[in-house]
Amino acid sequence: MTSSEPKTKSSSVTSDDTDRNNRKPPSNFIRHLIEQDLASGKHGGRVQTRFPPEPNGYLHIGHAKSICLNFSLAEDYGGHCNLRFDDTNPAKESQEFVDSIKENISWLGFQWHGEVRYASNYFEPLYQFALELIEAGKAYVCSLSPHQAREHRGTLTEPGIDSPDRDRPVAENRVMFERMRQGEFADGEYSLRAMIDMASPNINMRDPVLYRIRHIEHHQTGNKWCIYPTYDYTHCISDAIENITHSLCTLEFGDHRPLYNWILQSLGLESLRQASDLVDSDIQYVLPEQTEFAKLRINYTMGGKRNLKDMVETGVVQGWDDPRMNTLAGMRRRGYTPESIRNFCEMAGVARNEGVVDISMLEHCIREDLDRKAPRVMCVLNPLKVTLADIEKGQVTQLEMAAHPKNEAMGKRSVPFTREIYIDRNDFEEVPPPGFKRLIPGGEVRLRGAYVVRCNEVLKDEQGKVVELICSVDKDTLGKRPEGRKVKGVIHWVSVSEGLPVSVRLYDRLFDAENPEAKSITDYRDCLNPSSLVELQQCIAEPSVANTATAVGFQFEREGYFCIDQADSMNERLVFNRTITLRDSWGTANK
RNA sequence: UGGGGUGUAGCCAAGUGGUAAGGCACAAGGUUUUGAUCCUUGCAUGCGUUGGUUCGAAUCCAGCCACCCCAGCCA
Repeated sequence: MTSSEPKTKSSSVTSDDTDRNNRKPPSNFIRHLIEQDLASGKHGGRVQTRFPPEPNGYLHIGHAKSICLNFSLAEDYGGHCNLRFDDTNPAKESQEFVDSIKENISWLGFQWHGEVRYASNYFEPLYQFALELIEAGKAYVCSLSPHQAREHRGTLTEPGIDSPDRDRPVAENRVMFERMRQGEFADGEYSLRAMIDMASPNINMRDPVLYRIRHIEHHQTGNKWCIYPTYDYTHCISDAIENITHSLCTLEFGDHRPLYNWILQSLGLESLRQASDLVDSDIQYVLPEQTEFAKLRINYTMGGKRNLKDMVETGVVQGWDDPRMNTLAGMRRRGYTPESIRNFCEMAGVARNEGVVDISMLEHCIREDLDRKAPRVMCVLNPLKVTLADIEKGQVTQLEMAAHPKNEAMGKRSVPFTREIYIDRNDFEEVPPPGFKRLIPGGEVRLRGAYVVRCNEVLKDEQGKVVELICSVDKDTLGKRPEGRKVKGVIHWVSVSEGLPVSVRLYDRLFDAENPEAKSITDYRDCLNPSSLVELQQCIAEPSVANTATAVGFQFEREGYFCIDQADSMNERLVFNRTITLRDSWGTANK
């Protein structure tokens, strides 16, 4: 995978940037909130956001929504967006994921503010703050095992009961917590808990665990620590340290907001300010506020990280970057452009309603972007040989064709025309259905960019399979209409001798079911689309594809948008991935 | 049956008391040497539901219904 820096955008996308700048982003409740806060001067007029992934997997399209939201908001309101790895659970995390996440964000075209942050950067201040909570009588070391703690927690409808260690004296808590850090205890033997309310109707407030013991190496801090802070404890303080103003997260964290606020208020504004990036500044220091929005869900896909991981590990797909995966790595390999994904996220919107976006919206976005950017080229997917009887053997004529029908700036290409060519088998029918306007016996069709031809003879093998067509050429139709008749059909073609043999992978949606993760489906494997990948080895492309290999993608005329698979394209043979088909009113009308 | 959320067209989504934006999808026309693109037109007498307040309600109030999330020392 080659990396693409956000700074070095190709010049061909300048018009997109203009479009982007001219387009007013759709209004949503978070923008309203920020505008209100800006108007009231709540955060000293600042907007500071952050994207806080846990490095425990690859980023997918759902993350893209959060990335676009956080980075765009910061940009639009003159603020900054940090990248912060929420790396508090080393058992599940790794450097591999850190690297891929950074790469994906850059590829999307976003630039985080300053250095990459890690929650693990704050382990020491986090520890000191825990000591403060202990001193304030707001946290205690608990000896309950995870199992016992669960029993003490109560249920959704019944209150929990206090830990026997809730009354442990402050001095003892301090010593015990220090001993936890020193590694004197085994995993799970003790934990540090906030002292809130075991009878709270909000289970997150029933003395949540702040620190747990894990004798395990961390990808950033090595073996320096054997106690690790939990998400709830870490996230709010990390936000406070980084002076985040608007801490955006998904809906399921709504129940955690009271805890987020409890921790920050318990520590106090001044104490947090002392640890924050703003400690030496006169900028007004204000506590961050959490706001929740609905996750992005798309039908015919799975969003769960667990399931994505499972697909990779059990070989359902060929890796995190399999072009059928809705990971950013997979979509990139499939041929999705950053602009199309960003536009999609904007189009789908931000709200608190848990909707499911139709995948056709995503498909629309990539078609729209590629229609503008992709040079046109011809490639025959299922070759059928055609001999043009009135063209001389061995003669090669270079026909000049536009690279793009509407954008002359994209230039021209030479397409060799010869006596023997290939057309697609689907473009010929002996017994055509009503409305068919391609080639039929005795009928005429336009060869795209070339002549009108007539099919005079159909050659078959012993099994009755059509193996070759003999056609005549109307030589007075190059660049002009035929005299006295109309020829409606236009088909694509490639020279037999000059064409380039290539492989083409036709990708389709991975699942047949609208929601592969629905409760009614016991195993997502039961609704896999058996033809999500069809590999064609016998395709023939016009030779110019070899010189244009740097293009974002190609349109194979009348077929769809394709990109070169960088991983599998050997020098002697190119492999193309189909990003998306063209819209096809003929195909859909005939189903 | 505790707590937290959400209900506007097939889907996403604006709307914040003055008479239902926009996009996707779909349908019908037009242009076209891609059955593509592009253009034009159509697509909610009604905003989960029942009442109430008001000259006026998707917007305010009350009740009801449906769906989602929470009992990790995961995030």
